[in-house]
Amino acid sequence: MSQTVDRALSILPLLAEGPADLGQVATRLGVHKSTALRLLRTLHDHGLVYRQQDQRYRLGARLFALAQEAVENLDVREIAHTHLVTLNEQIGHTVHLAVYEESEVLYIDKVESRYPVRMYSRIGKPVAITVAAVAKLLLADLPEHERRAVAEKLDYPLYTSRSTPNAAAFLKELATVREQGWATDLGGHEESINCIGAPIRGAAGRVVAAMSVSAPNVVVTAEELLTLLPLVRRTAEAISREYSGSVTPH
Amino acid sequence: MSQTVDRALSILPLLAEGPADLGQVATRLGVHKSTALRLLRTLHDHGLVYRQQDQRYRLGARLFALAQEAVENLDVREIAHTHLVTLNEQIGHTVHLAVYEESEVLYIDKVESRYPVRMYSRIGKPVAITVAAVAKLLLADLPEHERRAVAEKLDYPLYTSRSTPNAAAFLKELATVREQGWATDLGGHEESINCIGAPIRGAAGRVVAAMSVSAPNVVVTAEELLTLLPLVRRTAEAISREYSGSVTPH
DNA sequence: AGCGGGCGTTGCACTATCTGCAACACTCAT
DNA sequence: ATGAGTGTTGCAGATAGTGCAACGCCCGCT
Repeated sequence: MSQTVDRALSILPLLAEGPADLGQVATRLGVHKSTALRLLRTLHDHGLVYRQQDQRYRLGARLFALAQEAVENLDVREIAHTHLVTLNEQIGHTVHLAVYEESEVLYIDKVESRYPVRMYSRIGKPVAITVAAVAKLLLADLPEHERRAVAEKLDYPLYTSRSTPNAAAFLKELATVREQGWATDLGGHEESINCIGAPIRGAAGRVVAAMSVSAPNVVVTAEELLTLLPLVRRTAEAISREYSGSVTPH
Repeated sequence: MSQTVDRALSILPLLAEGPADLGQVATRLGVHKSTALRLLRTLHDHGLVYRQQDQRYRLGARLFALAQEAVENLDVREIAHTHLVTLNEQIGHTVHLAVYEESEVLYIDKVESRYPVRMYSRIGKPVAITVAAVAKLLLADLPEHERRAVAEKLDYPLYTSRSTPNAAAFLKELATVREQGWATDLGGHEESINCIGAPIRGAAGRVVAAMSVSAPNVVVTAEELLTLLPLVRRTAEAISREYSGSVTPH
């Protein structure tokens, strides 16, 4: 692995916490100021880092543009989008699409609820992996040893009293999800919000993405939400069919 | 500037165009395969690059997370958001917030129209700088020589017959915008879409961001849209006041 | 089966490239 | 004015990155 590049890239998460000046960057990297300066300059030339008026460094614009182009190149997303919009038009609630990548689950698309209540989630944001319905679906399909390895490594924050408390409970839940082919999150992340989700499968039958519908208690009860399950599953299957049949070489 | 880091970072835009394998990356960088491999590995370790099943490399997940955190650290955005939502509730059309950074204008927030017609724009996406109302507002406030320099460097794509055709026309338009304190884009980007925008100013009176309201012809005519101008300007001023008064050291 | 091309990977010797230092420039605050 | 704090530059030394060549592997071809 390349030391110089390694150091340079370590600057990015550091700046993600907030702006920092040259000295701070150098100290946190454990290198001399002049070294940090050169690295920052290089990052700057590539637009990944921006220097504000007070001379402090911040993450830069091209980072957005890159993340942007990256998300647009995901073909599942492209195929799924119209289906998600259609579903949203039918049921009105927030619809999410997520993928698994390197021990993280992240939203790659979202269609907002038509009800005034909005959820705090954003495309690109890592998902609450131990409780979200989409996370359960994606992890449930991993090969057993990998699933175990990931489950052991995770933290299990108690967002609410119904959050998944530990690895054992999580693995049990994943087994259920794997079995039944759908998943829920009933107030496990936010007390008053329930989700139901279904997997999207590629040609080989592997789960390549997952979608979910979320709604707050005040709009529909968990039971009412569950009645939408067949519709959600049908949508997921429609996306799966289109994705599997797609000509895109993979 | 650091050569190694420079090379590594050059890989990112390259991958933004689409997945590529080791050989392609090496060729386009003009380095030996083994060198490209090490760079890619380093990028991979930092999550900026992801290796898909077919071994090809793609932009990775952490890129989203970084862009995400970066955008959340922009305090204008945080302050503006509730105002934008309120405005959207009053008038229903799409509301955008944008900033200027290193010769680019980019959207940092967006509230979707309540009408079925959606616009193609995304947070993080660079704006059509020669025509967008927000771009005019942000550029109009640059010091004269910089404004000139930027205007000369730009391309002037003719999206429609009403697009800004060249630097001279653009500079003239900027002068008008600067004078009147608001801006429009009447079908300059997409034939059927009009926008009106207003500047958001910091404590020193400099324009730090710009907001706009966009609506398609089929919903409201340009004249009708212009009647909303006072409301938009009041919103921008409210944001400016809150931003200027904010305790955040800048 | 056997063969050959394509691609990713590894170890190594060489030196180009990065590093830390120390001195300098600049801006503020006292 | 003076000094502390911060960012910047040039340079000599040596670390760390480079290209090479050889290897292993997978696939398709005959």
